[in-house]
Amino acid sequence: MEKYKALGLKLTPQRMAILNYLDGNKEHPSAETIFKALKKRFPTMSFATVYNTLENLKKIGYLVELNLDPQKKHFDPDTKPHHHFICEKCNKIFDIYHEIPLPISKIEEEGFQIKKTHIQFFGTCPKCKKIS
Amino acid sequence: MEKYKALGLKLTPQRMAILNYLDGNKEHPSAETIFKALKKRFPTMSFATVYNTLENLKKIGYLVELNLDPQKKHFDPDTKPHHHFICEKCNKIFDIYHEIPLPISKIEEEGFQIKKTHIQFFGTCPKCKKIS
DNA sequence: TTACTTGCAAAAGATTTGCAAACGA
DNA sequence: TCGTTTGCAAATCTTTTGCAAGTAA
Repeated sequence: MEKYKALGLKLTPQRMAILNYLDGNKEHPSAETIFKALKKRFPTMSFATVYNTLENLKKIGYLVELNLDPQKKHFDPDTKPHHHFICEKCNKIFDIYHEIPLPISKIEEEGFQIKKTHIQFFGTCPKCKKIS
Repeated sequence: MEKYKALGLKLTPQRMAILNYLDGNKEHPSAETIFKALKKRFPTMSFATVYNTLENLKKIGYLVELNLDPQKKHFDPDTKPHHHFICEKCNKIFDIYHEIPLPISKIEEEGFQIKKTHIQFFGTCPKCKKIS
């Protein structure tokens, strides 16, 4: 909230609702999911506001945009570096918190400057594995 | 080509043009890039055919769909496992061929079944690093 | 010949934008 | 009050789809 104000951004009920919805959320929701969830309590809430707010939150580093699903963007309020597992059966996204050593220096020797790394694991999640 | 026929798919001039365009291509083109490049030689080529063909090529394992750019899909005819570096300045996609050991077994112990992994590196490419 | 493909245009789905009215500071 | 934000609708962009006409085998 303070970060928001520090940027000269106003703290509106809609923004607080979105912040609340995302706080501690491990579901990696899409804009649509967020919109639908909040539409109930804020019947006039519009997509524009959701996208606008998500964009602002991304800018101030409050959330990360995930590019795991070719269909739509997902959002993750957990900004600590971690990786993701995408279940090809149920399409759910899971957090992978293992610290995984990567040969950054080897790649940087080739002239690349690495700011961020992200590992995508694809496969079947524990629940779907049991069912099949 | 044989794979195409083996699937009961016809080898049309459009499909051959797309196969030719992709063969050895390291540019990770998008559907639009492919379409525009081929439109010159095949003025009647349509987006539908490009998407249709890319979908077929994906199914027979001739190419891989890359999900690196939130704006659009990119396609990679190199189906050997490798990773990618995305330059945040010029947005070009580079191949990273290092074999990188990942703690698959640790994650699988948690019940996940991993079929594929892909590492995304974000940062500045050698060329853009020099300029800035 | 015949089933698969193409090309067109329209549709669909996600995201963005313009702008007047509403509102937080 | 004043500048930012909201909500609506329209616009945009990528990708998909329906279907009649065309074509590889």
